[in-house]
Amino acid sequence: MPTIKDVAREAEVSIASVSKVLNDPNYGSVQMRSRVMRATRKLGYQPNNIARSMVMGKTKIIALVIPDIRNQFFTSVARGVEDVASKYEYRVILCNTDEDATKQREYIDTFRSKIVDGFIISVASDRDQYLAKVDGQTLPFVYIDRLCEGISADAIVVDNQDGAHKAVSYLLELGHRRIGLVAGKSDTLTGRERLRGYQEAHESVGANLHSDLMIDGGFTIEGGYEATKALLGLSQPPTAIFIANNAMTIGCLKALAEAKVKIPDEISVIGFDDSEWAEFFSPPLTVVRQPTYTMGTLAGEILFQRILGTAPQEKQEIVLRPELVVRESCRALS
Amino acid sequence: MPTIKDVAREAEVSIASVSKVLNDPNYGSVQMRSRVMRATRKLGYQPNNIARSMVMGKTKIIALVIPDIRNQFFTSVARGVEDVASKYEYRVILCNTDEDATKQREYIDTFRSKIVDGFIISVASDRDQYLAKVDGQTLPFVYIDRLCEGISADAIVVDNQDGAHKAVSYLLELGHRRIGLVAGKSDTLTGRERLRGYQEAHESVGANLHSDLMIDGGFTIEGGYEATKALLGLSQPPTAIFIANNAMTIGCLKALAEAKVKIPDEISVIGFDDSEWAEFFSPPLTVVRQPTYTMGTLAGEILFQRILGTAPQEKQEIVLRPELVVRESCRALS
DNA sequence: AGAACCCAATAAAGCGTTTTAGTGAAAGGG
DNA sequence: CCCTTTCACTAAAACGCTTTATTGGGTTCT
Repeated sequence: MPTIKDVAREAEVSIASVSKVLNDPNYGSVQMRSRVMRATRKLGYQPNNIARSMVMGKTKIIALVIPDIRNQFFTSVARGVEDVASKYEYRVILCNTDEDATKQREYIDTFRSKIVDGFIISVASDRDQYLAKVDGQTLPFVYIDRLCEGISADAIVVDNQDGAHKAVSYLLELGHRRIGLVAGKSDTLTGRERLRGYQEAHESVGANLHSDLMIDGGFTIEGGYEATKALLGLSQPPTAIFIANNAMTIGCLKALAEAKVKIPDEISVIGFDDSEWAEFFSPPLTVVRQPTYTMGTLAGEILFQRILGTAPQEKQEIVLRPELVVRESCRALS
Repeated sequence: MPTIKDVAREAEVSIASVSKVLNDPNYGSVQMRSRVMRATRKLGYQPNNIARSMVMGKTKIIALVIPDIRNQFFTSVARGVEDVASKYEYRVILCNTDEDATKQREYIDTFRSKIVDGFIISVASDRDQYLAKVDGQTLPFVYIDRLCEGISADAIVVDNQDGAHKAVSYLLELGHRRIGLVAGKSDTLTGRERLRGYQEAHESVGANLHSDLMIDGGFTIEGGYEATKALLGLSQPPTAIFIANNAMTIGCLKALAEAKVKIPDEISVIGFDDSEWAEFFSPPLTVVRQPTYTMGTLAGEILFQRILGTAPQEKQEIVLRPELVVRESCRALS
């Protein structure tokens, strides 16, 4: 691989001149510019970005830390992040934590070693305070979807309580009084907020809460599957189920299919998070939709404001509103 | 951020000693080791990986270049790649090309600037020969799923022709003679091989091919949707459809739902690529399954063989066999 | 004509590591 | 007792760039 030195020799100019010309098309005399350009082309020279990063103190790379890219919520977010990163000529490193605080720590450590200019994170657990190690001034980061309450940073979140409230209120309006909840991880704010929305929807219409109807599915497919089986096995099973994320919805649907419970005739179902197939599933699934791609782009934009230093001093928290998409998986109880 | 210099001063040793101790726990005297370790902890020192990369000539980063992470096939592959990268203490940069050769070129250019130690690529189009620019010796890469025939490198592929053959043969055995094909991009080997499998299955039982039944869906959701609508609008519509990838399957299913065509009673459907929801879709979808996650891990392992120099001289091509998963979306024609 | 500028071009410093070559002291060998 | 090894440790070079300070020649101004 040719270096800038080789180009300088070939063009018979100094190293400094090559650098200047390459970074500023208007630098120097016409002859020198053309000599440098010709040499660059001839040698197929490509500047070494590592060397450049070292002197500039920027790598033009950011990281995205999420539980699992296979969760469609996060793949959509990731795509949004990558798109704005591309716009700024940045690349993005993908980090799957599998909800594991240890893996998350490892990733954070590598970031502290100057490998990225900033990162976007959906925390595995808000009980882990390791994030405090990164000084937000030096290495900016922004929360997406889930955050650590003690550690301040910009955040893009969804009003989870509102989303859950909308879903459960809808079910209550349809006359359901035994509504199962396949809940999310209780060590995430997201999980707790959706639980809170479920409870508060009941309270606001004076409906009773049954603790046996609320089961933690841990935000995973398997968890959703097991929780649904448990719900179905109850002596008095629910007439409707609200599932707190899309991974668990898949598990839930699988359990319902296995048990041959018909939707919506025998049970009504609402999932949190839309997906491409929900629309033409039979029956089409009623869901709470989050603006996933937009969350990714917004998080990206804010992060770049921080990186480029154009962000205001105080941290911003953007709260997006989820939307209830009514399709055909719920029926009124007569 | 403290540098190695600060640690050296704090520990009252030389810079070189700090470096040695940090990279070799057995170096030097016990006193010096403990002095260095204490200073490191006290200052919260984290080595600067950029500086290290510069001298070592390795960044410990690889890239994954794919059309779109939102395609479940690629999200599963990506997860496999990330998992083996983690094992080797590498990070992975995610690059979406949107099937766009220009975007792909931009990514390749940034790789040539030493930012990654190697990459895994599913080419956007095999008509683009830009890949030839990266000298496989200097910057190793491995193909996944799709490759450029002119440019040699390790490859992990699926026997696409065989997969398509299995699906279409099954349909033919069930008595179908008008089988629609929602085909993939003709400028990818993958797309052409699946088409070839479709044709060859017909030929092997002496069935006629109807050119009006083969429509290019470009591997996208919209393409699949449009192709299916076109198929349905034929004066003599097909009794079965074989769809050459999962994105197009979603579009196809959407078109069928809109047209209220019942599966499998009015039309039989087989998709290429399994997905989490296919199993409990109603009806459960018969599909050709590819070992996506495994493809990712294999590609990763081979790439690391190259990076670490443990790979054999000659390029390896691993061909995996897809599998027909029969569920309930096809019926026999009486 | 001399002072004051401006512009092209460059030498050299610096970014934070690893590594090579080397120093000095202690240990081992004849 | 001198010569050779071994060991702990270090100074300095190198990695490939960007940038700062500087030189030297040509203009412009007074």
